[in-house]
Amino acid sequence: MVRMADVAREAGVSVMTVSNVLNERLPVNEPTRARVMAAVEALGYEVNLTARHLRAGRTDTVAFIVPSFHDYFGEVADKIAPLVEADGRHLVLERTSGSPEHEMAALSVARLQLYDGVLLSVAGLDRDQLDRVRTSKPIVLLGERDVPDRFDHVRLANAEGARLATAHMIEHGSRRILALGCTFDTVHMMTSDRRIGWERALRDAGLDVDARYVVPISTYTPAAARDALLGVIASGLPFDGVFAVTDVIALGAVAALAESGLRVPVDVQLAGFDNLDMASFVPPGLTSVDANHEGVAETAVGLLRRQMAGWTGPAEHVVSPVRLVVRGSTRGGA
Amino acid sequence: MVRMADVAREAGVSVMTVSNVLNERLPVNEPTRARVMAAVEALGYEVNLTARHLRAGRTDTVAFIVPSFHDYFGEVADKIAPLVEADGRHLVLERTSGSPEHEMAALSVARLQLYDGVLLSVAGLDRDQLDRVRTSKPIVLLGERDVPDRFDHVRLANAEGARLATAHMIEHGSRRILALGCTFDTVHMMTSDRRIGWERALRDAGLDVDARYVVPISTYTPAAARDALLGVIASGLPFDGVFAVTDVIALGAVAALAESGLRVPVDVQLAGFDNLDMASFVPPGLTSVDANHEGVAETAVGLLRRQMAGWTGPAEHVVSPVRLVVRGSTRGGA
DNA sequence: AGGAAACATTTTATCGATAATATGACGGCG
DNA sequence: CGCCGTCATATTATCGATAAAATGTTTCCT
Repeated sequence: MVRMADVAREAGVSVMTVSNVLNERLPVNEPTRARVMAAVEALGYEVNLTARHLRAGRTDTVAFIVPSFHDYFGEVADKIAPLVEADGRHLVLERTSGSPEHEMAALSVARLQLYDGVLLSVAGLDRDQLDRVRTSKPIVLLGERDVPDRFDHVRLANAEGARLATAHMIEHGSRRILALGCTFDTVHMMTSDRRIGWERALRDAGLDVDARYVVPISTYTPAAARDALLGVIASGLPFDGVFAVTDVIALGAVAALAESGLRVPVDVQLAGFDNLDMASFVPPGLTSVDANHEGVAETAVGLLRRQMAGWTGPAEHVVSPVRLVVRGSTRGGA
Repeated sequence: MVRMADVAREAGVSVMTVSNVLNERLPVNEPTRARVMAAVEALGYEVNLTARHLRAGRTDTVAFIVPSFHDYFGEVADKIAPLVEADGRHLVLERTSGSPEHEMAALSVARLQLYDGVLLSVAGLDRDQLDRVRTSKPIVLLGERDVPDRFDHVRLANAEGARLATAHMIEHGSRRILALGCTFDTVHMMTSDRRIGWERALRDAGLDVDARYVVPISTYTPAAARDALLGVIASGLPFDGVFAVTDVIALGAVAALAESGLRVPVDVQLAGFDNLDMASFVPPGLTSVDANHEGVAETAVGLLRRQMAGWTGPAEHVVSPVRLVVRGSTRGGA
């Protein structure tokens, strides 16, 4: 391992001069600078980031902590990365599996030290647990759960998105619309907020809200969604529309409908949420609530940047607006 | 910031005793141990991982460096994470955008210091560039490019997978099969290796290899794939099968075929590569070459683990076997 | 009872950098 | 010609932990 001291010896200067050359902190005379650079080249020296971090208290790294690496979070992470890199910092992803323990561990003093700032996609922690986190590290929370006021937070207009999607299907003739993957939870979370929007659309149209049309699923995978919807079909419960709580769930629904010989959108209209990349490509094109990943990424990184720059004003709670992207899976589409 | 020294003072012992209690390195008498633990609790002490890293030379962290966070790499990362965590280490993901510069930077001395080991999914670097990397850090390379012998490397049986998929479509009646997203590159890379398998299947069946049936695409996105295939259709080039170089490409193909009124698998059979989660759910079910993500993850982590344990024997070059998963997009399927 | 072995705890040195301060050389000015 | 300010570089202290060696205490055996 080549250390700064080795470079200093080779160049016949002190360690601080090497440091000053490399970090451009104090000015260094050109001939000296050149000698140092030559020594750096000759020895192939590179700074020890750990030592720098320990001394300087800065890592130039931001962490994005997600429940899982794929689908939604992978897409958002790809939007966040360039924004973080634009400030000359690195982005790393860590995974929690969505478990409260892992999320809490990620927010532990020990782990937070490793980063200049943290973006956390909250899936498992509730408001009370988050309130126990005491830290002055820049942190921005993302996700649909309730969080303490003192944290910057970015969430989506869940109910409004669900309402838009459901109202759109009603407008085009659906009368019995499933809320696939939704729940009746009372705390704020994605699955219940979106159910509320679904209810609102039904009520606005003067339709009944029937609890049997809220179909929970065991895990948030297409496979579980497919099974759940096949169960509904087998039960004989009549329906002519499906609002899927996410596009991943909608993908399972697409499969179940296709297997059952139900035509989309003729027999059943289908809409999802998130507008993942795949939504445009799964035939006949998946109508979906666009959550504006890019905008969410910009907002979240902006808030984090503000904190890292030393801002200490009140936290902000942003609700990112949504819009409906109509495609072939509903009758308003092409 | 609470330091070990604060805990030591609180407990009336030396710093080393605190360290010994927390790391269980040297034995500590029970009463002392209890006092230390009480002080740790009282002050809410947590170790400074950076200081530990600097001194102990170990981070307990493994990095998986990928071209992008979504689709294939997200899915593989989710398989790798539990394996790394099983050894008590953390996994972090970093992104290179597939550019050689970023990949080289990730392999720089400075960045490698941050991890106990690195899994790198090579997309941009060629053999010569990789050969310039000089390090003793545990590194395992993944991906379909050629790499220097001295690196552990896991790749897929690309040609064989493509051959299986193509042969399967031939067996079920296709005679003019596009190689969508393939290339005629001469160096080993995914797009050319898979083209070779496609060619082999055609030759084995006594069919012509027509260069017009190899359709390159500008970027590896479904959108570009869709456009490319629409272009082929517009050109009037007759075809009755599509081998898509990846499932992501196949998804674009599905969209293009649906838009053009071509029925899958009646008019055109379609097969992809990677067997992503979505493959089972995109109607009519996507026939795909299963690359055994789980197995690749296990092999790669196994090799890395071996290196981290001190192994210095010759590097291993594993070609992970593949198998064809037949679904509704080809005529052998359900 | 004397001495060595066994054990618990502390001391010292170090990982590799950077912030803050000190030193020394040189030029300008009265 | 001598004093002082300016600029370049060097010294010192420190970030927070751990490895290795040193110290001190107890135990046990003959």
